[in-house]
Amino acid sequence: MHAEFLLDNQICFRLYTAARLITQAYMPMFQELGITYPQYLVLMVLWEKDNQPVNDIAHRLLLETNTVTPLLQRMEKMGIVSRRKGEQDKRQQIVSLTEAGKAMEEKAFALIPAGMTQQLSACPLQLEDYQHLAQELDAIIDSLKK
Amino acid sequence: MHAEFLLDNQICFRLYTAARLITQAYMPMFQELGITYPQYLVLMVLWEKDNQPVNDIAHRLLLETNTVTPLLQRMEKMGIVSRRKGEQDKRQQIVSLTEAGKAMEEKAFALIPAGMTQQLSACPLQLEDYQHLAQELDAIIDSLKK
DNA sequence: ACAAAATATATCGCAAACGATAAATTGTTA
DNA sequence: TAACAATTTATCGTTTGCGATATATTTTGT
Repeated sequence: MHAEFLLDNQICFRLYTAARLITQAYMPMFQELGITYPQYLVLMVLWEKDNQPVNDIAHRLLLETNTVTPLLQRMEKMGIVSRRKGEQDKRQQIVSLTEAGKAMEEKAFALIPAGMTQQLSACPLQLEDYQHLAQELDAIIDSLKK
Repeated sequence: MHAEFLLDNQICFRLYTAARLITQAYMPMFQELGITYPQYLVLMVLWEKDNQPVNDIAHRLLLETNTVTPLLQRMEKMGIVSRRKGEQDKRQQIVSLTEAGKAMEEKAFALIPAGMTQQLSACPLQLEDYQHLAQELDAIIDSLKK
């Protein structure tokens, strides 16, 4: 009974599990870099565009600032980002990459794509499947974000 | 530079975000029930088959016991599951639904499917898209789980 | 200009996740 | 059978997520 209710039928459980497992698959590379996955996300945002306020980083990652602020505090303590008050708006904290944070980009680029290709080598999906998957995930994300 | 490296191109970020947002979309219904999403997953496992050891529940959810054990302790304190030592294997803890845990199934069935349909009403995906998505996620999960 | 509303960030508490480790029990093997 | 290995669960420490709340600053409305 309640067939649409069974665990196997649920998209949510699959998303939850796939996200956990793929984050785990990244972990050996992150350990090499000495960071975590959410910290890597912040770095990617800053590699794209440096010197951003906390809010912009959080919006880019669809996270709340009460998640991002402690994350940035840890990253500051690690010496990969720095924070300073905004000059025009003193409420803001502008987050910048340190030299160590900038240097990490090349190292990550050497490790991550190759590592993920290897981690997913057993996965039968082709390039077009991943593109299709990305579109479907974007549709879900777009319809759920505020 | 490093185009395959940009946030927008990454399947992992999409999985991470979609999982977070869809879990958030479930949250109003879980609040109604007084549980969390991982607790709901445990309940679904037990609704399918009651009286299971911790290990079986963890395996079903592809989680470690050091995640599931504290979860079960909280659920026991809430009165929705009970735990007792295994009789043939005294290392095991057999987890069972209480009456309150069993009663929650009908309430969940009244809330969750309708609620999720409503939450995802703005999502343009059709039934076949969700089925396709499920297949792709299963391929990723299968290739990453040990 | 001044009070009120909005905004940006920080802090607190709680519940996951997960690595590492420990303790109890069972299985294996010499 | 006695030592050793494997299994099952629990505990500890750290990092996320997120709701609720607080504080500082800016914007808005009158």
